[in-house]
Amino acid sequence: MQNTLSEQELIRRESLQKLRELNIDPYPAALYPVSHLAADIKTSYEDGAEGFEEVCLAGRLMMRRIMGKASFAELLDSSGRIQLYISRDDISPDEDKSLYNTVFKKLLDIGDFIGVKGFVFTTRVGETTVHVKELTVLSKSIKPLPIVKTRIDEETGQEVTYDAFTDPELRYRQRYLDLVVNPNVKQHFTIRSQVIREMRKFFDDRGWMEVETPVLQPVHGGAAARPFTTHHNALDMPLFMRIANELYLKRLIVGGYDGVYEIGKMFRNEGMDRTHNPEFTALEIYVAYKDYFWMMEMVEQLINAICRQVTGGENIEVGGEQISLAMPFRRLPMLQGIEEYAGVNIKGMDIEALLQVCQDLDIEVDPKYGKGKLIDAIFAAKVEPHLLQPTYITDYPIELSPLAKKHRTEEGLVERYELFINRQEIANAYSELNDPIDQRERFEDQLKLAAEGDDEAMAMDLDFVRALEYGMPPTSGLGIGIDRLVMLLTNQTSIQEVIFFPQMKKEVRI
RNA sequence: GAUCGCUUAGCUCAGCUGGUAGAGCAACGCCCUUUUAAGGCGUGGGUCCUGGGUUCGAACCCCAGAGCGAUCACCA
Repeated sequence: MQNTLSEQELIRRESLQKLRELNIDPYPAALYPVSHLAADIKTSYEDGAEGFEEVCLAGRLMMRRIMGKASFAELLDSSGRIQLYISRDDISPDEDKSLYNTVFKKLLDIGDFIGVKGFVFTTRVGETTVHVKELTVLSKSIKPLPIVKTRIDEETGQEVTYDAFTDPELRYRQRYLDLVVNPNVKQHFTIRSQVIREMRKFFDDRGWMEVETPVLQPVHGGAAARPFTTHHNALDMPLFMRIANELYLKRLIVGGYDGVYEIGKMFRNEGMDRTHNPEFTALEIYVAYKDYFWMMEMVEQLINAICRQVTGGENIEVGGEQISLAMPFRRLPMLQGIEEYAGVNIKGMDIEALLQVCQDLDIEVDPKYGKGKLIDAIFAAKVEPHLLQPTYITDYPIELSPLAKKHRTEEGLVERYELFINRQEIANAYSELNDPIDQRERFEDQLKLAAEGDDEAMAMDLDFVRALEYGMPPTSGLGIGIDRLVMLLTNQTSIQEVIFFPQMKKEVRI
């Protein structure tokens, strides 16, 4: 807390005290019987309509226009703003006019929560308005809100915003203010919620079960990333915050479930930027007796359904470009993509040849890279930038995919795809590796990489191998980054815009 | 992690070659019963991000640091 209060904060504290002196509790305990939301009144009220003779609303007082014995004000509730008409003799019908003259005009401030009862009418100017008969203080605000005003420009018809609250640091650190003051921000989070709801419905309708698996794991596996580490005191053992939940979900398939999915937080101790937050939300789903071709059809149905639910159509606009999410999505094997966009056929090349290709194409790589990472580097540099429209990139190098099944016909590749939309990876799926001996060898290869200094290599998970030894049916698995999908559907370029409280450095002084 | 940029009133921002800080909105006071970023008149409000330095004098120049943003690298 700052030890010096601003003039405005001092004034609000004085107002708080004066309310108490008038026997008005600025923080009353009793429930307030809200009957209507601002948005519902604005959409359904017409002049003379029935059912609006007595309404009761609550929210923040956002603006006052005082004109002597009558005033207009704006109330902001969870649905939006509505205008209030408050006249002195209506809310203070007796001799004592202090509720209007003192409480409303002097002691209330922008940001205070109030409750109003009254009837709805339309003003001369055509604004749907609540004529207030009763005013109640519900909660006093003692810190001034940023004031954002908007006006419709008469010439252009465009909405003009004044004093917008735009500083990203303040918006993210004090998201509550961002939400109060910038109405569009709520829209991103509404869509986020819809996306997740639609996803659950899609899976539940097909009979797959939502499950929960450990966030604290003794062995971190299922992805290539650096974990957060922690320590359990009673067990005196190190634990890792999960970077993925893949290996636990597959254990459940071993246990006999046909389909399991989890939507939850993953944690990766890596860099942060406009597409990375240390904790992010992922969907993972595993379905028995399926393969990655089946999973391509499932994913395009899922994404298409979510898009239609959220936007009402199959097309989205991202950064000024049109993207069609109509089915089916294009399928492009990775090596074929490299041939198409980089003009090189790298099939069967060894490390030397791949290094030469990188040099020829002016792609910077670490000389310690193995085959897989070299191919990935070429792909990222030459193919990814072209993947605006939804595209399944299929058949990845085996070195990059220690949990995916070997390709049924192609040597050195696995049955894996990544779905790219707007040049970003949105989904990642395999025909899951269920051969326990192959899996053990793949882990051993990862251990070698770790020994060579790859700090993202996977650790051996002996219990997972043991589970596979008991037998896992052929299974297809999928992961989708929810935050990225929401960014796509809300046309946002920063992950911070779709996460309520993005990670930030410690605030120096509050 | 690297490079560049930003940080001034509650909010959005001015502030010239260094001369002792300003506007609009918000706040406070007065006027005003259907207004529309209401209007009119008046008043107050500042750790100029922090810490050093140069100078008679620093919001401004120099050094160090912090936070945020953009680009790049790694990753979803």
